[in-house]
Amino acid sequence: MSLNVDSSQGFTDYFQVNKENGFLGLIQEMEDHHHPVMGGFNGNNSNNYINLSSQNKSFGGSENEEKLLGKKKGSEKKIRKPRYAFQTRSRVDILDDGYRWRKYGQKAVKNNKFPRSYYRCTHQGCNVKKQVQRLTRDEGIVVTTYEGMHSHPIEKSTDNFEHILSQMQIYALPFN
DNA sequence: CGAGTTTGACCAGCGC
DNA sequence: GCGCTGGTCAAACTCG
Repeated sequence: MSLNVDSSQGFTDYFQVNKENGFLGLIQEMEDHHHPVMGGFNGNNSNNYINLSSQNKSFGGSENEEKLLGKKKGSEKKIRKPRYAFQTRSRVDILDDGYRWRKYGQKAVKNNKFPRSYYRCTHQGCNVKKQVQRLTRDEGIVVTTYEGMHSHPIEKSTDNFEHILSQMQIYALPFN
């Protein structure tokens, strides 16, 4: 999708419900236990709630993004980057946040009839990832989970979206 | 032709 | 050790 002034309409489409309760929550994933990020959602997602799990040892902003998963870095333990999940009420799966993403995978997840999609930021050197998943319980809700931080400016000029995004960052920042 | 998507295979971690 | 599950890779494919 594109975010020109013209198409900013589709955009408000994403967020219009925000005024009410479109923005349903933000969580930081717990990671010591293999804790599925969605786990907390299924049970208790009533409307406006913000569920924050705390955790986090080092935040690998851009450093060990390399390959924590693979067998890289002999000395490196297994440091998982924290992930930030947004629940958004939207009919569209792909919330365009101004960055350009390349899809690199899609998996069916257990207890969920909708697949989860995996995206990576296409900006060179930026390894930010996100996954997008719709909840079975309430298919009006889309959960977007971000992993890592962008080390580059936004790639689209999205006048008023930038504003919205900056507001989202207000929520996200305290957990960095 | 390049950038992005699709999709099955592969791999690693975890619980049993 | 085995099987399940989530996450990633990569070749083939699509689309502008």
